[in-house]
Amino acid sequence: MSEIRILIVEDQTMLASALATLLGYEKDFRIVATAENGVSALEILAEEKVDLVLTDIEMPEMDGISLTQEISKKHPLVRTIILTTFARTGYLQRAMQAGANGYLLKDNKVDALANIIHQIYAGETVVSPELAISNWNAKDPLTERERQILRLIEIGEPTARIATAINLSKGTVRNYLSEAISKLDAKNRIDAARIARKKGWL
Amino acid sequence: MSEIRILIVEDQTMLASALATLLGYEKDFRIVATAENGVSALEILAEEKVDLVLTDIEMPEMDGISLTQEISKKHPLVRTIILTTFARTGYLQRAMQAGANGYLLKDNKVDALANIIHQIYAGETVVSPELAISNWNAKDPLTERERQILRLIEIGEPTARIATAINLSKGTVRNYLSEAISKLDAKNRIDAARIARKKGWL
DNA sequence: TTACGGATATGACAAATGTCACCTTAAATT
DNA sequence: AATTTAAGGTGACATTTGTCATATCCGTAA
Repeated sequence: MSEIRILIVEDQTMLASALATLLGYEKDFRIVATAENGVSALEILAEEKVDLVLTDIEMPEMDGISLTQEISKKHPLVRTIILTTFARTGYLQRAMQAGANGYLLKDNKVDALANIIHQIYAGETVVSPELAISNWNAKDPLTERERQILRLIEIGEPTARIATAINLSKGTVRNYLSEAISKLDAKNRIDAARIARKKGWL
Repeated sequence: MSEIRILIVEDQTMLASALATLLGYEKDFRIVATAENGVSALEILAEEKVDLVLTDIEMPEMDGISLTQEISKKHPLVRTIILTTFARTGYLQRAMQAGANGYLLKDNKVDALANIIHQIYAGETVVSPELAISNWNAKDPLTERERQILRLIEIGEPTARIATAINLSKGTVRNYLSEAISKLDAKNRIDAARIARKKGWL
């Protein structure tokens, strides 16, 4: 049986190196490389043969979900496993839609990982049970515009600057915000951004 | 030479288990236990002999800085190493004041950890170089009231509710916010909360 | 005692925010 | 061709937010 060639994408160096070392002990695993964001991961994928990518979600430059999308497009044979802290339904849905083969929480022992990697390499889809349950209850009610604006709200941009940034009138931006606030049942724009973020919709 | 008895406090199970395994390979380290927050860490400290605690900062129940304070008080001989993602000067300062013997970023390879643990066990104080540099330049300009209010702003509370919550008049709350915004050179309350959070002042 | 500084409050004003009803334009649907 | 729908815009209005000058109360230093 041939070895499984694995690429680890994780911006927290300590975890990345620990995973590389520990998974490297498995006889049939070969850690090809570790990358600290999606962009460098894609560079490696273009050059090296990789069977399976283990990736975090929240990373600088390019996040794990966009990476998964790119992999589905450019390297359809490569399996992708999302490994994240966040049990957010929004993330899970987007990850699966992007073509992920597994979605695991960092809330598991490393030991469990090796087995799961084998399962997924064999063609199964694995989702952390914590998520499988609370899965299809609430889905993202926001439009792309609303999400876009909330992302700017989060970093403290006032209406006027948001309007300029995305080429809309101030009034329209306020209309979208008003909609978002009402959809999310929030107290104000800050609350709306917070709620959306917590659900994994941003 | 006797072994160094280590307690790992980290809420991200995957990293905790990985560290436990990897550090456990060192001949003179003995991983006594892993805890997932400060409270259970203190319980273990009360029962087991521990020489050194390796702790995260952001955890549920009791954070790593409060834990460090408690350890300094109740177990003054135990060394404490903070291990965190955040290169925030505010965290560093508070950690050192709480009596930490080391402050490391999760941005290092695991290999480096073993050496540093030896150094710290030998009595040295170790701070990640990334932090040592940009250290004493900016210190928290906020008053306790301002911090308190910014923490409520973060979760989307409007002025009126904040005023009720902390027994001040609406006007006073707005005055404190105005002060905070100006001190932090922020665009508005959201921006102020964001900046303060990023610096580790909340 | 008096003076000073800190914490809190008030009022006034401008600017930003939240809500709503209604308008325009350009697809997409029938 | 007529109609619906989606995306964006406008104007009006009430509320909230941000700024500032000024005031009160209290404890402490001179």
